[in-house]
Amino acid sequence: MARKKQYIEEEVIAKAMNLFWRNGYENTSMQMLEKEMGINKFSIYSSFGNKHGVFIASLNAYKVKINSIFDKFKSAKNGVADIKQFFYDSVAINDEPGSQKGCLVTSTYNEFAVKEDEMVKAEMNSFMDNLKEIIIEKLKMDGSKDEDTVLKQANFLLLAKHGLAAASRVNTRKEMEDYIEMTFESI
Amino acid sequence: MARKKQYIEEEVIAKAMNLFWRNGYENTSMQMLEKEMGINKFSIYSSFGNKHGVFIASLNAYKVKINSIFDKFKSAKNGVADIKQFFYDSVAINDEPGSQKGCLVTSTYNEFAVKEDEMVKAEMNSFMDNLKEIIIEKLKMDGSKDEDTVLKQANFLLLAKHGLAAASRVNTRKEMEDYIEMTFESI
DNA sequence: ATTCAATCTAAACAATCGTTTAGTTTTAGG
DNA sequence: CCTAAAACTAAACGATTGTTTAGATTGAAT
Repeated sequence: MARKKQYIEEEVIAKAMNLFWRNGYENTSMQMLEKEMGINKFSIYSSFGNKHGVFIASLNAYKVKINSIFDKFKSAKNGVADIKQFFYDSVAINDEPGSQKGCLVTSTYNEFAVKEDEMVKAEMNSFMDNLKEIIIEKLKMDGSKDEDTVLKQANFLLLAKHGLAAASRVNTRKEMEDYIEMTFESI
Repeated sequence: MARKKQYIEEEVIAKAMNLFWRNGYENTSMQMLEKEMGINKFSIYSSFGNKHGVFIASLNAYKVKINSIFDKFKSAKNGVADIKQFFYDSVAINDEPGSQKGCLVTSTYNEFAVKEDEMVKAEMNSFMDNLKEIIIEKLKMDGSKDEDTVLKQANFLLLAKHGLAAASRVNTRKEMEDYIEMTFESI
């Protein structure tokens, strides 16, 4: 009936994701996206609607990317040790070839904190809430902890994870790992 | 000989600082600065050169603003307790009237991590290095700690402070304080 | 082979970015 | 009071933002 697309949406979104991951939303322009994705603006708009659509698709691609770590974390059964392993896995991503520094979710969470974009905010909040629930679940595996302690420790770890992701943009792997070790000394 | 300035540079920079503190560098436009500072673009440029100049002046104003906390921290003589107090003082700033969320230095550190602006980067690095030295000094007051432990703990605390500042944009005061308490349990 | 809708290229859109400039108003010194 | 230099207003600058559109090209179905 008509011409075929000369690109695969998953492939070009993976490249867009890397750009957003490195530069954030506002500091990534359509011109940069055009160059990095390797397709024309028209194609970007016909596939994803607008810049915001490209970003949402990139966030989803990022979630898929980190899904293996997340699944491993969810299905683990050792309690606190699983959380620690999750932290290690999270910083290890940054050293994979082609990876950017930091965490797209955390960066987005920070960048959109002062914006009025309920869609992105809701997405980030659900992600954080989900992570918190898993952490609570693992903490409870140790038994012998009262509810207050569990919640306090969960908040602590969630914030530590947040800080770890933010700092991983500028700190070294070694510093990250030292940080993780000391974080879990108080759990 | 000529007309007098109808504004005080310190006053308008204080307003610019609040804007950068809230929105970051790129997400603050000259138009926003014009409105917030209450003076014309011409006046902004004649006083501070360009947008970058306004930002540098804002960073300096921020340093002055947090100087009282910093001086108190430097001159304290109790060791680890001083660091903890410094953390508490740092989060307390955010609840002062007219204050913005988070920390301008940390936000700037993160935003400029992927930029090529050696001037701002050098300024941020010197700030962080300075903070680290003070932390090391306080840690050594306790005596009985070997050099390696001190450095490891200093890195941990610096990263914790970084994370605390990043998270304070989206977390509550209570969560911050719980986090501080647990952070110092492992020191 | 012809048709026609989908995909491409490339140019242009209005709006905004940071910056400059021309022209008016103010004000202290001679 | 007049002069001249500094500070003001407001408009415009070229470049870039995100977005749209006109026209050429492609390719499966008739």
